Amino acid sequence: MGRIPCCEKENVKRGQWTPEEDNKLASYIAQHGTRNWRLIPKNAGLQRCGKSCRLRWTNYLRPDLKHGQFSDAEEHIIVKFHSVLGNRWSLIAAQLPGRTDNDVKNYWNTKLKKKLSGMGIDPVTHKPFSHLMAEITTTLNPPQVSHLAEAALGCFKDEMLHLLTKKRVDLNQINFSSPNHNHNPNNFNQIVDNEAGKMKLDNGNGIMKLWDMGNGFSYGSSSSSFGNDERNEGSASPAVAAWRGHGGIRTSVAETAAAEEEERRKLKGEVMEQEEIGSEGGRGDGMMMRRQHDQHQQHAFNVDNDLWDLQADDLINHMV
DNA sequence: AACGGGTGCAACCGCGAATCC
DNA sequence: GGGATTCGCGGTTGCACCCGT
Repeated sequence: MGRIPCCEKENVKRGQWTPEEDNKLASYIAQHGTRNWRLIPKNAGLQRCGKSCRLRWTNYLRPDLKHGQFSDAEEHIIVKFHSVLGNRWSLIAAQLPGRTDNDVKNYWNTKLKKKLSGMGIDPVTHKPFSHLMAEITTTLNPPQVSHLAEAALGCFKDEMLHLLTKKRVDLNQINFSSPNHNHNPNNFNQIVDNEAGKMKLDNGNGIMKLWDMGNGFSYGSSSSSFGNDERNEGSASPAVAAWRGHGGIRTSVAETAAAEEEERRKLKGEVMEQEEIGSEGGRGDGMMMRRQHDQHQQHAFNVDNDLWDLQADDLINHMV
């Protein structure tokens, strides 16, 4: 027995909603609420299936929705929570008043994923690519590692060339095809440190913060904006800087991974606990969110590049 | 002006969970 | 308890718009 379709496919309109349809749906829901989506289109005089009506309402028509651009703060929260929760868009969206899971998902897929990749950070694991390379070397045979390392270095080569050109480093001194460089991913760290002008983006503690390359949290914002290299003249390419800041400075990759894993477990536990407790607050107050966010913003991507140091207070909405 | 590729967003699809009866 | 129905979620698709050529 196959799955029963949510509605008859015939006599059901699909595609873009017209303003008239929006009006009909919105006014019907204002009067009768959202109980029984299957009956809503029929009663509201719409040639749509219930599911389509539900999506239109939840993703677009709901009066509490925000429709503008994502702010830096919202972007920050998405990255933070995605690093812990993965693609659980509804949970992430619950932390952003007025945003839907669809909004968050679209924003991640069209913008944030690329941003992180551009920073040399794997958007799936939130680890630097160099970090992943190091992990790979511990699990693969040397010939496999060799091929992978070569491929990865190819990917980074453009970024490196750009960086080195800016700092007027003699490119001839770097042989990307040298076995000394491309067979050990840790050497990529070394290449950057040794050849790229020793650009330690120091925050005063000797360690650069991933998100602190400007005034406060700033990747993607007007103050730093990686992706616009013109605004980063005189410093390391943000991609490399972020990548180095995130993982390259730790003395041991394994140590970093262990610490991150521990933090990740901690936060995940907190989040899951809240999910179990259930929703009490619904969508939170925007001002409150902003205030709490500001309090923690400086810690969210911390000195030691701990992406996972979310505190329980960061959860402005209990997970439903 | 026409075309093509890239991008962003709305909408759809299918599955599993939750709820109803 | 179990089948039917509804709902929610994440992945994917389609399309309008923009921009460079």
